[in-house]
Amino acid sequence: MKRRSTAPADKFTARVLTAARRIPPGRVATYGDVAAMAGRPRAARAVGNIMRTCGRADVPCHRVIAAGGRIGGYGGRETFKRALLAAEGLIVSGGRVRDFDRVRWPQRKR
DNA sequence: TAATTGACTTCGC
DNA sequence: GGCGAAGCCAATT
Repeated sequence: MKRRSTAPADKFTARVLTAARRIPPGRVATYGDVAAMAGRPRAARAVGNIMRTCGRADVPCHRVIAAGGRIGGYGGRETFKRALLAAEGLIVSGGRVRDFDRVRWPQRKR
């Protein structure tokens, strides 16, 4: 066994990508949620960076949005992201996802 | 290695 | 409802 106390960033990144991949079509998750799934509920910012650098088609980064159902960003192409979400069957209005609590994954109540 | 940046979140005014 | 500041984390330079 070896260092387990350290927080392997590589692992965290892999976890984030995996979590994003686990998002079923027609659903969306927030950066904070994905970060929480990866094991760092406060790494929402890091998740954003990871998504930006994900460079993987396996990861539907467009399904990951900001908190409150906001589109967040997409390399300056949030409009394109909105279109992708709409193609997933989601309804985006005013830069926010309609029925966000219904399409959110996982559905959790606060 | 250190410092800066950035697709975030939340509270306060 | 809009604006600002603080906190947290990873990637990049």
